[in-house]
Amino acid sequence: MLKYELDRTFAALADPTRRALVERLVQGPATVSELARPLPMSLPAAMLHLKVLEDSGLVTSQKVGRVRTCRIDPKMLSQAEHWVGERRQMWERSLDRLGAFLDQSEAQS
Amino acid sequence: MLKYELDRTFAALADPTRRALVERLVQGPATVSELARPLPMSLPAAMLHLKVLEDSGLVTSQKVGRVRTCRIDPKMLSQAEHWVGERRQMWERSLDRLGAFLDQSEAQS
DNA sequence: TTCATACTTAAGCATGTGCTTAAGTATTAG
DNA sequence: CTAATACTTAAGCACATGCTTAAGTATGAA
Repeated sequence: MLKYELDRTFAALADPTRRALVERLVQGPATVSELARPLPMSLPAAMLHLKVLEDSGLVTSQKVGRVRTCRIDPKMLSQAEHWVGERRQMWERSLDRLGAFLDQSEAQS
Repeated sequence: MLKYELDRTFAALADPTRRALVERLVQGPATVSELARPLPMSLPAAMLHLKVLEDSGLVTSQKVGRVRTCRIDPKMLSQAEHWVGERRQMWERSLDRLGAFLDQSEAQS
């Protein structure tokens, strides 16, 4: 797991427009136009967001004829979830150790 | 769960310096100097990163005397994990539905 | 061949981010 | 009181981000 991959993945998820695109794409594939239509911005702007998502690895796309179809690639979604989940667990374990230490100190006093 | 909270949380996690700070803080609280010392940058720069983490809600701090102690607040960590995990699940369910649909189509042919 | 569709690229601009050094404030040790 | 410590704020600069409009390319329909 390369660190700069997480940079791009979290950065991609930091934008509400891009989270909306992910939200749409987890339901199934969609074309660029379909994805851009509901967004309150120009088509080129929407495509920049899609490019960020593709560069992050969250989304893949392929062009057939003149239509580009986008879909979720779950790998980076899993990696991001994993990174955050692991840190939350580490935090919990530190708390547990602190609790055990305090219990022990109390027992000795 | 307000959306702009996720904006700030994911943006905070998108930077390797800030992830390193989180990595340190999940082991337990630390002062500003302790956190800044290993970083390859000036103290003011490190403090800007800490400010981003605090504004995102990932970290809290309190000053006693002239020393500010920082610690993880796990709430936003959980929320970020939850958002990503839920979307990954939604994607899996879409795949399942597609599989079921294809099985059914095949059975009818 | 002509036209509409579906993207794609380019240019430009406003704002935000990440860092620097320098100077300042507040607290505590001597 | 004096000085060191631990942060804090300010000013400034380079570069990235998020958008715009305009123009361009490639494909498919008529």
